[in-house]
Amino acid sequence: MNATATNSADNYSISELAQEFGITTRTIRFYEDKGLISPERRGQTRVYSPEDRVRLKLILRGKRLGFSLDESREIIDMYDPAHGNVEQLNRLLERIESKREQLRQQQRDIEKMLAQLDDATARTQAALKEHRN
Amino acid sequence: MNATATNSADNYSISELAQEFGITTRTIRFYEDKGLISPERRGQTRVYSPEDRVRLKLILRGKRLGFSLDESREIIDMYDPAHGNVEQLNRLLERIESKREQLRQQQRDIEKMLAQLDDATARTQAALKEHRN
DNA sequence: GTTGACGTTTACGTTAACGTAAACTTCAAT
DNA sequence: ATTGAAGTTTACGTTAACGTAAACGTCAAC
Repeated sequence: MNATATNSADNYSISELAQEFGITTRTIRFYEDKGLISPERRGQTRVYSPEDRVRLKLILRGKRLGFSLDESREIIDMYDPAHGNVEQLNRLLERIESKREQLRQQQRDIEKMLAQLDDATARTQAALKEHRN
Repeated sequence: MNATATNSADNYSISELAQEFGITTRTIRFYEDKGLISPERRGQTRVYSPEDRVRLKLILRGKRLGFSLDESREIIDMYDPAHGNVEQLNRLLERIESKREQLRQQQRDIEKMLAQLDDATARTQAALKEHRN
């Protein structure tokens, strides 16, 4: 046990992340292949930083919302406006607003679907009461 | 022009629905193939009722939320508790509640992502102000 | 009577997002 | 020295959700 350990403390192995998020290592490597994560390497081995972990979290959040990996990448990249020139920044603002609109549409869709499920519950319970005869 | 027209008034052709919802006829036929819609036939030709149209609407709503066609079919079928026996009805109630939970998770995901987009907007606008020097 | 516009079936092609398997390395432990 | 757990690359396989194209029927319009 050295004072300056080889692992910089708050790093993760690929299997640690896989287990934490309930996915396979294959999936994580696939995301790297698609350019969504870029972990460091200790020799051959991948070493994931807390930032990498956050990116993974964002990808999975996107997945739960039905986003493609390309869409998730886009959204993640929006958080970093290092993309210099003014025109690009303005287009970025538009794309952000567009995504916001899409999310608001999803909110409306969820509301309607939840109402539909309330209906379904009521109908099913009614059918159950029917059965008590 | 006969008084009792061949088309029962409020029915739709496949291309009408396709245009209304911005999808292709191929897509609609595909949904039928997967058992999501079952339009009537006037000879060979498909004739869609208002109920068919509603089902289509629900499918597309599911799509916007990232649901697979199988999931959408499940949700749609939840609305009709014709599935007799008590045990099945109880399992149905569980599946409904499960879906509700999933939708609530999506709501949380959307909230976080919207907050993230607010951040992104602020950062981008800051980057733009930087550019005015 | 042929030309469109619209419909049909059948079938092969395509893309995304991984799964699965093979073949290999590294390293700590027995 | 070998085993076992975890890592790696390479590559072929799979499923969902359509796209695309071919080949054909139908019917009102010119």
